[in-house]
Amino acid sequence: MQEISSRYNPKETQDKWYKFWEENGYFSASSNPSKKPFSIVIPPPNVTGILHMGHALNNTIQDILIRYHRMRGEESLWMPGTDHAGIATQNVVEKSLAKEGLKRQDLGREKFIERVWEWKEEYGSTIIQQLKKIGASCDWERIRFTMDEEYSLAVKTAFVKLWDKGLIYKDKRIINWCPRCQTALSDEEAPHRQMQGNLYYMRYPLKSNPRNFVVVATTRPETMLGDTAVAVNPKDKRYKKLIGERLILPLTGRQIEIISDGMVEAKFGTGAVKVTPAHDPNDYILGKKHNLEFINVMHPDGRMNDRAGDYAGMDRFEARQVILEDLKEKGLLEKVEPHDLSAGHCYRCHTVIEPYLSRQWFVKMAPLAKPAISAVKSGKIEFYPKRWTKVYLNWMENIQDWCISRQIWWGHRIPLWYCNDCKKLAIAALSKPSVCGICKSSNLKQEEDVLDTWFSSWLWPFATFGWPFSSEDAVKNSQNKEDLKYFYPSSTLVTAPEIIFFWVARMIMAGFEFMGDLPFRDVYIHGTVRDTEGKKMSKSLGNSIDPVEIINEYGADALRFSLISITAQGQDVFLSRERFEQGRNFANKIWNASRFILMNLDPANARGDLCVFFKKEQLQLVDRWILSRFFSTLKQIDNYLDNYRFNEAANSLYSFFWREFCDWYLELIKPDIKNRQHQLVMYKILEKFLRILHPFMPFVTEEIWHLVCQLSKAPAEKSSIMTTKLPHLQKQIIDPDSEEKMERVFELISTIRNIRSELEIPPTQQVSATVYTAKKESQDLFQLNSLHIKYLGRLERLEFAKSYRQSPGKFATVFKDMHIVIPLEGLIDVRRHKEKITKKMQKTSLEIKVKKKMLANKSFIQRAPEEVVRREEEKLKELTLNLGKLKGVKDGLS
RNA sequence: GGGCUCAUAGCUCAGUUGGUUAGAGCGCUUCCUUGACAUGGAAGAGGUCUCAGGUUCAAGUCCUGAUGGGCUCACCA
Repeated sequence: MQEISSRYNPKETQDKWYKFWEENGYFSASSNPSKKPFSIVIPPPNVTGILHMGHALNNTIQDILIRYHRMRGEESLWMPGTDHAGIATQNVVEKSLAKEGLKRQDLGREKFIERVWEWKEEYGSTIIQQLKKIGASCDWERIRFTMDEEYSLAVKTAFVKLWDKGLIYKDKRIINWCPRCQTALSDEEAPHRQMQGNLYYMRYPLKSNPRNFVVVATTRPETMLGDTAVAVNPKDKRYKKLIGERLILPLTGRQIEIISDGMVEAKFGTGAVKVTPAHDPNDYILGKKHNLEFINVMHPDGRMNDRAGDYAGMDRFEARQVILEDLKEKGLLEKVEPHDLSAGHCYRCHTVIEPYLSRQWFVKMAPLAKPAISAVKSGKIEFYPKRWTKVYLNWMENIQDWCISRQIWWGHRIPLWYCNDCKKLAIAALSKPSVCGICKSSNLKQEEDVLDTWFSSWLWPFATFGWPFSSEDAVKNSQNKEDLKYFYPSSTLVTAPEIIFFWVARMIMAGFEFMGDLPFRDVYIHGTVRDTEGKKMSKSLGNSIDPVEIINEYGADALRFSLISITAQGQDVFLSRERFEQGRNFANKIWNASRFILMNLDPANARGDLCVFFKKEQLQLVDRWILSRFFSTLKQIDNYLDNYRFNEAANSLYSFFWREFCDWYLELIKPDIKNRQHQLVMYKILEKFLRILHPFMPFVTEEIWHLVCQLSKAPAEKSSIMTTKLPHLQKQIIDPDSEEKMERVFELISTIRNIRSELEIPPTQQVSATVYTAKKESQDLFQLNSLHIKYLGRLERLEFAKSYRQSPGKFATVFKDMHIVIPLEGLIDVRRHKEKITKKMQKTSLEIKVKKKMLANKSFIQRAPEEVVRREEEKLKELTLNLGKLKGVKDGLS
């Protein structure tokens, strides 16, 4: 037999097996009516993406589900792809251009887009390669990109359909504007963040009496240049008389009016608020309501414009400082107070958002939200953990119209055409119309803006299948249609909480709108990966652990297993490097246990059907026990995975294999390892365990699978563990009686080991022991298993007797209803031993007291289930017996 | 301000519907290199389950409140 290393070396196996799987087409899936479908669409990572722990967790979960269902015999499709990530990608490419001293405008739109494509070709597959490293079994032949030609058609189609329904409109309003990226953003793309700022109290002189003024408080003094009113609450007595009066706006000399509106909070600041309708969403509302002028004082890049007078050309924050100085100089700055505020930040470049008045395209969301709300309310779509349902519904029920136009170049250009001649109409069409519908002019121009990236991602669950099937290839179309019909709706969506609004909610809306059906049934939201201090792992914080590094150092299986074993119920995951040792050690343990089995297994014994072989009483207790434990575990795994309880599944696999199979079973059978029964059982357990573990640790299981098959010469299984089925759950083998009995044997062994340890008996020294028990059943059990007890307890003799009689000089202890006596004349520290016994007696007495009290309670007897009462009674009996025995032992010592 | 979430061993966390002795990994102590594995084995120490009430025969688990973290949404300038 070939030498097998005593250490599992993941580096030697990972790439080899991944290639093997891919080349054999084990990942591919297509509609197959004879099987049940199972499908997942990957949350497409950005093309600019580099694998981080969040991806590793997200994709490990998906891979476990996919591999598990695949091995359950379901036609399992994991649809992969990447997202063109408009702003993010454009930013990356602009940065690389900047190194050449170029701006995108220097290249022009077309050339720039070409550059982005080039960039994508060169770097865009980095994350895909990394996904392969963690073992992701996606159907790579289907890989999609949200800017693919086919996919673009889906985007345009969706737009035109919404347009035709009247759900798309243009409006001039305050939107979130990123002055750095110079584009509009949706509300979701401009998350609010707490900031330390100031509240500046500024004096606005009254026109009627410039020595008097109204003081307004603001966090953004620079916007004062665009003020067109000051508003107060109509009920505010301080200002009642001043309503309708005019103020002189400092630094500009412009006159503005004092208006009143219920929106103004009298309690905040001074109760008088400056109104800047072009630079604040609330002020915008006031402006509309009171017919105020809208003065935009900023350029799109955040510099002040000509309307800002002397401050024109300054950056908004620079202008703030200068304005404050000027006001101060004029005695118009009353005071400055520290004030915490929250402001929107660009989710791509983190620049402070400017609420900015501009004309943008919007989607009316209320009609789309309707079916998406009821699908979740009715339970057709379920969130795991449940609590996200509320988050989702809350957002959905208060949904705002979606700003979908972006002033960037990289993305799906909005499929709208304007007539340069009559300028009357915008036409939405999949391709350029030949003439204007009104004036018949052919002088048409396409909208410059592109669509929000998420306007393409929300179509992902069906657009990836080729929807709307307008390809010229009829065969391809019909295959696509069939696949979509078969795999849609997908089974489970696995994603992170921060993406619920961006993507999950919108996919649900798009699913109903364009497919007339939900896009997926279950949504599993996993936690955020954090460092041990609770900070979110991110490159910018420098606290991230690179998954690829972990794969190199510990192995992909270790990465997967360690991640999954701490992913409880969608709780956040706190990670430190050491955490991956657990996974590495586990892989190594499996490796060595397999090695041990291979070294000791006679291949002839590996053949045979367990079911046929297993006739109830034929097998020894140990074998019945381990088989029962295996199938109990298997049953649990099914249950755990069906409920997305990944950590519990991982942990029960771990403890079954390590604690029960290795520490107990293999140790127990060592002296009798050539026994035919043991041989078959240990082989079968290993072989079955590998299969159930495979979804979690695909590489090490595949590697061992081949070693095992080689030895057992089972040719049918020679191909790949991936193509096998999960072990069939044989419920009749689950045997609580064996489990309970074996448990008692273990307890006895542990007690003996404990005694040895207490007495500091060297492991090499054999001793003899006598177990006194009045119960015949117990005696039989231990007698039957005395070989095991002797072996693991390192006993040369094990004897049984009925009634215990103290004999000085022997060590005695009480275990359950028994005495265990080890003769060790002269070696016992009587005093210490006595102390131990006393301590034990105290504990027992206390327990007895509690139980007695409990059983004396009439309500307990009346109301608790009979079974519980009986159990307590028995327990009390045992404890009392125990106490008596302990006392006997103690007395015998003196 | 609303909502969600967490508080359990030295650390990081499990603990499904309330019911024997509250678990794991890491860390710690003692012992062991015995032919699967020291990335290992055996034994052990360590917890008033944040606090205060309540429901119940019975609460780590359910309810209310408090305290302290975290997340998220929101138009107090």
